[in-house]
Amino acid sequence: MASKITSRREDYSRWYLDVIREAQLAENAPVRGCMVIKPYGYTLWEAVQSGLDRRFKETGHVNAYFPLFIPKSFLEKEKEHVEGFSPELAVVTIGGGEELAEPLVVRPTSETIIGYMYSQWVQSYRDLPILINQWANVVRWEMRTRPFLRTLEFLWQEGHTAHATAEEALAETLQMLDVYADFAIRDAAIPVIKGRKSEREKFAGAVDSYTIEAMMGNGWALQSGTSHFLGQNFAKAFDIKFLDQNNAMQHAWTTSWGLSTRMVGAVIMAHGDDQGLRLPPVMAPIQAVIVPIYKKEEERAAVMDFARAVEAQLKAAGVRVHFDGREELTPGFKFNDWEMRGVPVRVEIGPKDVANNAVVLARRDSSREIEAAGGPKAKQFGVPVEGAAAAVQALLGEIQASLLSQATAHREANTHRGIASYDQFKQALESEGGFLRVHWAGSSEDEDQIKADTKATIRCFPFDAPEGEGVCFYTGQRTERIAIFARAY
RNA sequence: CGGGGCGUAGCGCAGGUGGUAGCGCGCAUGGUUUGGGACCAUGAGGUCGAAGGUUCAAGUCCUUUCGCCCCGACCA
Repeated sequence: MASKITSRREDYSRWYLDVIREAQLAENAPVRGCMVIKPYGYTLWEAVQSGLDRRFKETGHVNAYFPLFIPKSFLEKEKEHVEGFSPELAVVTIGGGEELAEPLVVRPTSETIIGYMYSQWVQSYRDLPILINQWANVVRWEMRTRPFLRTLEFLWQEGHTAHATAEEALAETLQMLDVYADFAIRDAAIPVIKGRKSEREKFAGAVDSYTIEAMMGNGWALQSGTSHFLGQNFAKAFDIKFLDQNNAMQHAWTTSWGLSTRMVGAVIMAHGDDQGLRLPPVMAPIQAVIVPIYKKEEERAAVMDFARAVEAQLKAAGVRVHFDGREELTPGFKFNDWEMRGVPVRVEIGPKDVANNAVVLARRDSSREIEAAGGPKAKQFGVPVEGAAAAVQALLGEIQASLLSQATAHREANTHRGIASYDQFKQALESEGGFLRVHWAGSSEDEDQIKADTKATIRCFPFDAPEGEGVCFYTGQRTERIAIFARAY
């Protein structure tokens, strides 16, 4: 019974690919760098969508849809934007067999076409703010791809707002960062650090970019969502102008913010273990799986009836439950199968349980080893059937909290502080990896040099920085600024 | 775009010196099994990535070509 999943220690990158395959989340498509998201993986994406969409609407946003094709000239109107995106554009030059008068780019992001439309929609301060989100696919012709983390085509949402004042646009930018962080922490159980991007890492065309950064199982960082304050850059490029209360013509202030299918990759890498996926109950497509167990044919009917009644009880209580009635597989196989696929709670029901009028509950976030080390009980035997749904719900809540605290503990254990020199920095990165939380007074060129030397980049300048003044490990200057460096996907 | 590797059954692979294609898993059927990845029997499944060439004969040798994977540079 050799594992079908490479251990994380042996090869993290292969582990990631193995988990995606074995959990049936996605497969490579015939086209390089593209993936097919399979139903189980897509259901996870739907959990991202519903978790975010609810929050967007609660904060006053509405959904709309803008086209896939953008006139090439649009991309060229904002200088930094075109420089940032032109190397990775897919361009359509032929349509219906005819050469096009103007090539169309497949959107890499929609600031330009939405900016164009906003310019037509905005005349007065009374037309603002515009608070629109769209769920869409985008294409960026990346050199190197990985399922969910970086694919040529990916799914995301992109919010685009326009405001009358800088203050309001900035407040919107930060509000949406909070929305992302709230989703990541409460739904995905991934602790994230909110912060501002460095000049080098910010979005092409933004004044400032803000990010939520998460730590993956191997200590690398993953930018999991970004919110951009675009200032008046795009408003000027696309002529989004309005008359204010004093009859003066003003350019609008815009924002954009996006979160993609990459979040599914974040869930895999933040929580997964050597057995496979571990899904946070809030997002799990299946929260509890029922595995009926019987030896003899005489036992079968009794076990099935009992198990179906438990299924009905869980369903009625609002638990997303799946009944694994596959006849051709043994219970042992099913246990492993559902563990690989990350189902938080397994309900085992056999003849002994029927006799006791009870069920067995197994939790995915524990194991015999973890239990032996003082962790939660991996399996609870003899849970009375009358209270099964309540017991499962309580367990789901515990698992949600436990995944978040495990991920937080992992991040803290792999965050290095008090680094005083570049040598120490390099040594910490080499031996331990993880986040390097340092005082930073360097320039963009210094950042480039560090990236060239170590592959580590500034993930963000965290908002929450209680350290106070200290000495920059690189320049030796005194500074209050804290930067988090890490290797990143 | 640089550096490696690989294209043979659904998947993973084997097929010295050329001789008409095989193994494991999976799949189908039947039977025995089922509380931590069951077993037996029978069976189905192949234009060997593509195109040219050498040869009586090519998975194997030669040429060309297409594609994919992994590691870098680039990026959400």
